[in-house]
Amino acid sequence: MKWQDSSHQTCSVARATSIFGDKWTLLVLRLLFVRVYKFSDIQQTLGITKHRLTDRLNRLIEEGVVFKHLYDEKYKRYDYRLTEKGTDLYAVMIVIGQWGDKWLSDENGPPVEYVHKDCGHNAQPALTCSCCGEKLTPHNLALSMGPGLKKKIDDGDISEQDKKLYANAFALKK
Amino acid sequence: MKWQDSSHQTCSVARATSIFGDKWTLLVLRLLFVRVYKFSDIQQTLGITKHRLTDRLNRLIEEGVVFKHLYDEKYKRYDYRLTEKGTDLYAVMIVIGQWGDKWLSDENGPPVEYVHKDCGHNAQPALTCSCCGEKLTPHNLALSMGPGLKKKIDDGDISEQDKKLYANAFALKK
DNA sequence: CATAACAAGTTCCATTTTGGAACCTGTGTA
DNA sequence: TACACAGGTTCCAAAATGGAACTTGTTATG
Repeated sequence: MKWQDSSHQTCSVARATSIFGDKWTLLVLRLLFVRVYKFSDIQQTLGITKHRLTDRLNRLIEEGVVFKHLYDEKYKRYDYRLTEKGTDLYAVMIVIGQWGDKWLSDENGPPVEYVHKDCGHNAQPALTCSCCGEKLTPHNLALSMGPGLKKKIDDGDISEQDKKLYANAFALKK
Repeated sequence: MKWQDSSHQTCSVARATSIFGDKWTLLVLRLLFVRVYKFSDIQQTLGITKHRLTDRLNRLIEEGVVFKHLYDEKYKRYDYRLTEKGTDLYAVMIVIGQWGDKWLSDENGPPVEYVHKDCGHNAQPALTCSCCGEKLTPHNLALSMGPGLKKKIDDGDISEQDKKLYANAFALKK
């Protein structure tokens, strides 16, 4: 079976990975976060071919994650910047980086550390409940049916397989 | 240039995406989080070919993210479970799912919602500072040099390009 | 005892995606 | 006029992927 168009997927993770679930896209986005905006800089930093980079950037533009930005009036040259949708991937970057820091660092420790400028402290970014501020784990966070899924079920617009899958996901205990 | 071996990358995001930065791996991991453990169930749910799935699961086992678990003594059958390293990808899943919920949902809204069992409320998982609990954004979180990078620089074990890149990343203001 | 069913793969080959190198285009500078 | 630079595009070979058929080990069924 072939890779599906994101809009046909029910699962948000599947939809999201259809945008950045490949070898390069997340790495490109990471560079945009650290202000490496220019085509040639991205290309050289990553060692990606021009062809591939053009491809990926165009996909990101199509998806509204990135936009072209005129950085040189005289030469009419454009670089690539994150839209609000793209900037909102910040948490994804941090969380992936953190996992890598923890589990993939060599004996010398992680390459970077995080500082929260407002409180001035070295911070471990953590996923917490917006309501009570407690740390979230697979054991204390549950999924429940959202309106998008409810609609699909009401309309019969969902496979038996997906139905079972979500029933399973919602039933998770402990 | 070809895809690099994770251990040769300085950046934790690059190391991490060398493990799950492809079409399928994150989707496989997501199923493991919702307790779809069996080879055949994963295969059918995702529509991935057996060949590919075998490949991905073996990679995940090699990387210590997943392990084989005997679920049927009689038939000597194994399924796949998350190790601690794999379970630690929970925040990654949630954050990606959340981004998809926000930006890729259709007009009917997100497929799922989140409930924090301890406080009983519908929760928006958020990335916060472990120290003061404030929400983290690209504007209030800074990167600083970690021991892994310091060692590499001291040893001269880093390219000029990476050096510039990190200098740039650390200099980010506002 | 033969046969079928099931889970978990493996093998083979055609298709698709990617990498690498060379070429193209528009603009300004020497 | 020639050259440099940024940002591509074109072309082809190499690598990754998909699809279908086959394999293996085990138990259930007639």
